[in-house]
Amino acid sequence: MILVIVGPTGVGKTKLSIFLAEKYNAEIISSDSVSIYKNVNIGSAKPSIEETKGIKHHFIDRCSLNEEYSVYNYQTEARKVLNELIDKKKNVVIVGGTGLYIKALLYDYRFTKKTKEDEDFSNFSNLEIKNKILSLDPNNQIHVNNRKRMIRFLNSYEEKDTNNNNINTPLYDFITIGLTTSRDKLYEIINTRVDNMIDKGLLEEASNLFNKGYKKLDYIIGYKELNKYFRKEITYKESIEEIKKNTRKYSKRQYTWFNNQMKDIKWFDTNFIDFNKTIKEIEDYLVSFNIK
RNA sequence: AGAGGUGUAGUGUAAUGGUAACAUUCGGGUCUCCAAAACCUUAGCUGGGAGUUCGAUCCUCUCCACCUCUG
Repeated sequence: MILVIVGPTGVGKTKLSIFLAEKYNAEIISSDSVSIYKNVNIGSAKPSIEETKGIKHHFIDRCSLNEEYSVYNYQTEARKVLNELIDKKKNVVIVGGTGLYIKALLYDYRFTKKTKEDEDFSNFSNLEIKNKILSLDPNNQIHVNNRKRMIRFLNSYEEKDTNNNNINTPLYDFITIGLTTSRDKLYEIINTRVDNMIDKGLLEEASNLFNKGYKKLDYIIGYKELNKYFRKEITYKESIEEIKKNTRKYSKRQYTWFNNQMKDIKWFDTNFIDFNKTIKEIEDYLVSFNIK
């Protein structure tokens, strides 16, 4: 049995996944592009050792912050782990907020294999790059301003898999559960969660990592804003507000992804006062699939 | 209470006696490897009233709100 748990940040996915993994004697595969890195513990809201209740968690602390790790690596490794667990007839709970990682793992999503060095486009304007693309692919839809995507396209064009039209075809049998809540409630939770992270020592954690100079941190919410504070670009208070704001925006994008890129999600409202009620609803739902 | 100043989008700021702008927030969206990323996009404003004027956000008066100083 493969159970997939999705939803925006802060709704209680981790808690639910551990409960269900314990109940169904499953191992957990995390689909989170940040907690896959070591040392970003508080800011990525990783479960503590006590919280994991001894359940095997894959892809948490998988690599170090100076390693390059992409969705392609994740897809390769996570499928391997997943296949092994299936062979062992082990139940699996896949949980995470990174939609692309989940989709790449479970659907027929194909990435191109790198065979040559990346070309340098720094001397080209966005429009010039776009025109290059159009000469190869007249119907290309990548927006002119999306330089990163355009360059990525050109650097992978030759190896492109032309049969890659199956990104919505699932490769496994799985049940997808979404946890959600009202927008207002979610924003409230995000705001207090950031404050809690600070209480738990996020500032110190971020400061230690900042001093080691990991570039990756400038891409991670909670660290990139504090880095700006450490560089004296903004005040401490401003950095906290930015963390909250960026987390809210992130959660919004997660909704967009899960609503539009993944089908067949059964959504449940999180009951924050009595989480057991949420769990009960989900258990009842799973019974309808003969999962007990 | 008196004197002065300021009122433009949720916020921060432009501009003009003739179609009110930029950033940002909010909302919506895109997605084949930095995805907690990158990018796109809808909407929204001249404090209220009166006057001058063909036409006022701009000039005048008044009310209201806020700020500073004096008491």
